[in-house]
Order: sequence, then C-alpha cells, then structure tokens
Amino acid sequence: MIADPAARRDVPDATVARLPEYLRALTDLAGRGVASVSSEELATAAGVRSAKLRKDLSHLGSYGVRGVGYEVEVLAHEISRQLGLAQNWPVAIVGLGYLGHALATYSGFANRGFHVVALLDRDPEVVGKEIAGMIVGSVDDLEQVVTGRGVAIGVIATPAASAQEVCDRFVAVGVRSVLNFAPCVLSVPQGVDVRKVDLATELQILAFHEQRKTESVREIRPLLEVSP
Amino acid sequence: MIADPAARRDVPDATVARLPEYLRALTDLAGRGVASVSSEELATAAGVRSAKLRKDLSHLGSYGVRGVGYEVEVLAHEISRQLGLAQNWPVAIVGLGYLGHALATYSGFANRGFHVVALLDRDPEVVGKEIAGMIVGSVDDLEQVVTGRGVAIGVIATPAASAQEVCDRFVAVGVRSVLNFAPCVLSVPQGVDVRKVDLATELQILAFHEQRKTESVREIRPLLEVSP
DNA sequence: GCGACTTTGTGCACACGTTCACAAACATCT
DNA sequence: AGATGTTTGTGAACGTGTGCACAAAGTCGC
Repeated sequence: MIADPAARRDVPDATVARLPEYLRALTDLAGRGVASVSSEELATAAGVRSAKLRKDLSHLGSYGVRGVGYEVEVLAHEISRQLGLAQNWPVAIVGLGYLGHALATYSGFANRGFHVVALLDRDPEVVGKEIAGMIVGSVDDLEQVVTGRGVAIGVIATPAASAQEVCDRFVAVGVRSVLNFAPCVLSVPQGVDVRKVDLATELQILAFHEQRKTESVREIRPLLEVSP
Repeated sequence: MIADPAARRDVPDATVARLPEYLRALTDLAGRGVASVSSEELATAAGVRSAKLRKDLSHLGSYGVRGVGYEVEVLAHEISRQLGLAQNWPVAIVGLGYLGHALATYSGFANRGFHVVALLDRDPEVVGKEIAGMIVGSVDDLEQVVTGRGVAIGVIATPAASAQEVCDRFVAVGVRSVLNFAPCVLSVPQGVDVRKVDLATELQILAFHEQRKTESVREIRPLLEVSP
C-alpha cells in the first residue's frame, strides 16, 4: 500500500456507472490508432459533457496533462484497473433460453475481463447441449460448480419464478455479485450486490416519454389545422 | 381536458424509472388475488422504501386512502395509463442475433402494452425465417415497414458498426424513441429519446464493487490470521 | 357520534449529482 | 526566458433526488 497515489475510495456511484462507457470509447480510439485525446473529444465519443468527464476522471486521480489531454492507452489502462478488469472474473450463467444464449455467446464479455466458466439450466432437454463451446450443466450442480470454478459473479437469466431460488443458492456458496435479468425483485443479505436489467422496463420508460410527445402534438395540432 | 385531476407534467425522471417496477409488483399482487395494499407492503414488493414509494405516487395524483392503503386494480390501471401502456405501441426490432431473438420471443412485451410488428435483419440467411410467429424482413425495407405499420419504438440489436445507420434511418422516418442494445453511443437530433442497455456495462459495474469487497477482505485478513 | 388507531401525502432538511467558470499547469513559439 | 495559447482539475453554485417526521384524513369499535 505504498505506491498508490490514487484516491481509491469515494468514487461516486454515478461516476462508476459511466466508467465502462469511457473505457469503451477509449478502446475505440486506441483501435483507430489515436494516441491522445482532449476531454472534449472523449466526452463527445462517450455522449457526455466535457466538464462531467473531467470531474469523473478526477475521482480516479490525475491522469491528464494540462494543455495537452489524456494519453489513450494510459487512461484506458487506469480505468480498466479501477473497474477491476485486470483480473479475469469467472462468471456463471443460469438459464439458457434465448437471453441466456445471447449472454453466453456475447463476445463483449471475453475481451473485457470476464470469463464465462459455467452454463447451467434446469431443463433436461437443454442440459448437455453445447453452447458457445461449452457444455450446459444441470442447475442441480450449481453449488459444486460455483465453488469448484471460483465463480465470483452470477448471472440469472431464468424465468421470474426460479430467480429467487437460484439467487439464494448463489449467495449461500459465497457469490456476492448478481446480475438479474428476471423481472422480479431479489432479496439478498447485506454485502451482496444485485443489478437488475429488465427489457420491458426500458420500453415502458420510453413509452412514457413517447406518450408525452404525442400528447404535445395533439395539443398543438388544432392550432396547425387552422391552415390546412 | 376537463376531467383530469392529475398533475400530468413534472413527473421526475427518477420516479418514471421506478413506475414499471411498481406496476409489476401490483400485477403480481393482483394475480394472487390481493385487492388492497399499504405503501409499506407495496414498497417491499418493489424493493424500495415506503416513503419513496408514496412520494413517487404523489406525483401521479392521489390514489390512496389514508388509513387503508391503495386499491391494487385502481393503482395498477392508473400507472399503466400514465406510462402510456393503455395504447399498444408498435415496436420494430432490427438485428436478430441471439439477443434480437430473445427480445422477439420475450412474452413480457405483449402483455404490457407493446406489440412487436416487425423483425428486420441484414443477413440473407436470416431474412425469411420465422421467429416468434413472424417472418423476418430485410432491413432494406425498414422505411417502408416503419411507415406502413406505424412503428413508434425502434429496438436496435445489431452489432455496434451498424447501429448508427439503423438509428439514422429510424429517425428519418419519424421514430422518436429508440432502445439501443449495441455497445456504442448513438447521436440523434433533439426530440428523439435513446435508452441504452449494455450487458457488459452492468457486469463492469458489478466488477468494480466486487473488487472493492475483495480488497477489504485482503486488508482485514491479516487481523484474522492471528488466530488460526 | 366520538375517540383510538392506521396510513397517506407532504413540507423540510439533507445528500448527491451536475454545470459553470476559472486558476493552475503544461506546451509552443519567438 | 517570457509571452501566448491550450486544456486540465476543481471550488462554488445550482438542481435533483432521498429520507424523516408529522399533520391530515380516513376506518373501526363502541
């Protein structure tokens, strides 16, 4: 703990949520051979304002050079490290419907510090099948697989009815990070993080705003219809 | 615009983002025959605190009865209406890899005010196949399909490289709500809403917290190892 | 009808997040 | 070396979201 100048603790949640996007933008730039970026350019690539980007990065430490900008490689490496992508997190996916299938074959994981080490399903029809170069195991072996392969992150892509049970079993064998795609609330003890992704939720939020827009049009239209 | 007591405008974004979860919890309760809930019970079911729930609901109007609680059916209907789920939004999905497949077959859409009216892909191998009872069309016909079937919400499940092009074409024919699953930033004109869902992002956020937890353990362990 | 009890709706204080605006720190050119 | 120009890092102001605590408004029992 000697050579660590960074602030370490106290990175705001809102900032953490944006770091992956910054990292993606930086990886893009690096791929196109760009060596250096200003906060303005990087912010545009990440879809935020430059002031926000700079404040976010300031929480990680001081990796830019005034009057110049940021070295793409250096900053990407630093964000990677802070996000914990230096290590290769072993991930288990439970539930191999189309969504689980999509997650298992998603290449975005492998090259970003994640390694899918287990696919589990309940359905005997699915167990034994090969998906993305792996054999699907039975969910009955969850405990053995998680402990045996050191799974750190559990992904739940089952129907809502099974989600809590799978979650409980994950937690019971020491998993403290869960990504939940089932449309239900998971209750977990303190110290366990659950992030939820619900496809229907996102559509509903869009629908809310879409409706407001259509209503506005309906309110304006009478004014327009005076001149047909 | 006479019989509308609700506040209508000024529903905070944070509240809108939670309404779908409340609606889901209410639908659950209704399915189990529950007729009335207190804010405390509903909050637990939705994974929030009761004070937050009540404040959220207060933005929609006053649909509870003091001393009693909320009527499940009434509140569910009201939230549905506010979210704009009374109408049936026509949705088009572009890109039918595993993720697009998962979205197309996801039953959570149909019974929540959304209707998938078009599936489009670029790959001639995929075009013409039947998925979830629909024939996959060619992305070349995007404009015709969107205008012809009145698509209001566009879902992009293509690789990142094609996402911006598909988005531009959506916007050009009047789509103002886009759900983007491609790992890239989409630039759109003012008035168009884009929501982004990135599977890798969620995992990275989990990894960040997981790393912090493991670091804490490493700092504490020496103290524990004194007594083996 | 009235008191006791329950639960909502909300004013207020606080915490968190965002934006502005600028001094500090570097590069470059003369 | 000094003047000029550029871009970062950050204090300070502002806005949004959260949690507390309680008055208001209802039910229920007698």
